[in-house]
Amino acid sequence: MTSSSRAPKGAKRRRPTAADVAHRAGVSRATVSYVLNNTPHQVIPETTRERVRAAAADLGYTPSAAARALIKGRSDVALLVLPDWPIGPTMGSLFERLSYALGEHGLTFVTHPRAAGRPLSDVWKAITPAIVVTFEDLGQDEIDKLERAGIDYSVALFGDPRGDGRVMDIPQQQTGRLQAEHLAAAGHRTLGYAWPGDPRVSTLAEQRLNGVRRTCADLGLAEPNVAPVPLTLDGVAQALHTWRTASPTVTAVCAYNDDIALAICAGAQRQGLAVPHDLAVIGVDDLPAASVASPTLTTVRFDTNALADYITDSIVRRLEGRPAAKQPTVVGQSVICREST
Amino acid sequence: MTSSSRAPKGAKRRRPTAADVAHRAGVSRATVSYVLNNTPHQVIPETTRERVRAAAADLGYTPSAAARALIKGRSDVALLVLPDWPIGPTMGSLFERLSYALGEHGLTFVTHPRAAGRPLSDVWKAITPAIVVTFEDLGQDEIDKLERAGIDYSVALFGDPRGDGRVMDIPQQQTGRLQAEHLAAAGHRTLGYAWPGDPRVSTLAEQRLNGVRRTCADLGLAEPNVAPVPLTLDGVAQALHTWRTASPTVTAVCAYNDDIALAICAGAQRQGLAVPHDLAVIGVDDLPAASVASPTLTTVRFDTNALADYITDSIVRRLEGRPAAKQPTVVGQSVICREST
DNA sequence: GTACTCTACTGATACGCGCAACTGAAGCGC
DNA sequence: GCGCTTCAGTTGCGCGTATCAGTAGAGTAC
Repeated sequence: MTSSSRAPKGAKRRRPTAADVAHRAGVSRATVSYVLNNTPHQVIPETTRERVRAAAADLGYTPSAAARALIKGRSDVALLVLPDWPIGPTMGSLFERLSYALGEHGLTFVTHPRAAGRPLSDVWKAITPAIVVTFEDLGQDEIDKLERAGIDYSVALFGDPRGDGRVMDIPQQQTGRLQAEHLAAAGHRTLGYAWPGDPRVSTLAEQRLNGVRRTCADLGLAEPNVAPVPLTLDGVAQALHTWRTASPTVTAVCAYNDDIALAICAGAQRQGLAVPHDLAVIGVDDLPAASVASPTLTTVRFDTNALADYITDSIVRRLEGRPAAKQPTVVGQSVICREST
Repeated sequence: MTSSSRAPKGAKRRRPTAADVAHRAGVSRATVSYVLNNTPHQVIPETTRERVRAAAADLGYTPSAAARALIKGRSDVALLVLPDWPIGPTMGSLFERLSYALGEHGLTFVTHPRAAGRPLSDVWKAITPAIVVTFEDLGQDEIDKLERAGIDYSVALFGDPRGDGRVMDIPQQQTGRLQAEHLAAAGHRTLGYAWPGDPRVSTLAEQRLNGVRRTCADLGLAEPNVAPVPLTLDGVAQALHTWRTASPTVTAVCAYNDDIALAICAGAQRQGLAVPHDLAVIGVDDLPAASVASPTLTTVRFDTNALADYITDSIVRRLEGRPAAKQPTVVGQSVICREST
């Protein structure tokens, strides 16, 4: 009579616990736990199981994540720490799929925009995730700190793979390679590379540029002519000037991303240059604006679903102690060919 | 002798607990708790406090969030459930500031991209946040479920304010108003409204459009000519046709956002129309591409910092049981005037 | 009838922490 | 010497769950 049934008016109705379910089903808390968790090697007849499940459903019982985390030492959360550079729609849909795919494995996916001046450790304190995923590789002592805090694994999405499965092998070089191959196939022999003005993304840009460089070397083209392109009218004009006055003249540009590619297209128009006739441009990301720009923008699109599934697989393998998956040869990305090339 | 001191080689080193700190400092666990939490009304001399703090630092002690959450019934996490529509850089920087500002109040901010087919409740189970923030208003029974799960408060960022502080008063009408006023000030008498093709954002679009409508009425202009603008070449061309053939002809367009505004500019150019001479265009968001497009795009920019601070204040007030803050008259947003108008 | 096994559970403990209640000693007024 | 207060802590409970170790009872073996 002390329990549930209907809390007295005014009093906060407590959420039901396993004990409430046990009481209602006429069994012990242990049995409830065994039934609801399908604990193996426990002999419990189906009738009892039914009774427990019914009681749980009646009460709207939901196990307390906090209590579970307390026992297990970690919660069922996968924490992605966002980088300080702006994330666009591509990342957005990657996260969406990650959320789904990790959910299928019983993990809850959350992201945390890292606030400047706050140590990363403050975040684990509040979440105790099963795994921490970052964009760039954490230093060894950060990883040590994580382990000391009881979080075993961390994974970086981008960075130089270290072979220990700690850094995911997402081939940004491949992105640059696709750009360069596409332009080379269209007959361009002298490529430019539009380097982002934002220094925060230079890690990524470096990798993509390397892909372009290698491809140029492989195909016998000249080194790509790298020019920084800040997102200002002047910045774009300068870069265009660099490419147009180079000798031999740059006839096609690989841009770090679509924002920069679009800026170059617009800048070219301003100077009376025709895209793609005077200058071909290829971006990365397939932003919404890319398909309706004038001219429409050729770009490299990531298969975010495939990417998310690959990342999920890696994460789950880590957590289960299985060896890292063999990297698929090409993590889905492809050239969307439009008017700008 | 059973405890700590140095785990045998091979064994996982357990993370230090308050008991370890207590042992090292030569006090009881309770004292450790009192010292580290600065619990008021506890008389503990500074020397002892120092000893405890030193021991904690030596061991690298970090309190277990799980245990704390278990006692308090909620964690110190503010959970933002992302909408299913794509989020852009504006939201990104809003989140960044939210993370910082909430952090100042001891809350950890995380976002969860909602995965289709998974009930929202699965997420609370795994996080037990102090507060759940959504973009659109949850239904009453979802809110009830939340409360039954022990989470007292939820807040929606956008939606019709209900006066109970449950829905934040972020004036999207104001956005439309600023757009319309800007165009009217430039002498335009017949406005168009570019309605987003994506139905998922219609709640927001509705509010912004209402702002435009009211402003037109206030200023004695005709009703805005609303045309849907899907992000395809055809879609844009159709909308332009609608506006150009209307009588009187539409001379300026308020777009739901910059993506659509840029698409309209590009589409106009394709048809040989001059922007802003034949058609003025104003967007919302100030995307990176807006400042370097051709022509550069006039747009409404949100002051994400001010917005984040307002949201933070509201959340903290809710959690502390203080009344909702008076809505600032204008939550920072302003027109960035460029070439397209 | 005893010894053993198997079924179907239950009891108790531990996880790490916060907090209420208690204690032992010192200080103080008279 | 007594009662009272303040100091400086400690003991112990409870949050909700997972899980190990146990156990009453039924069934079988001989």
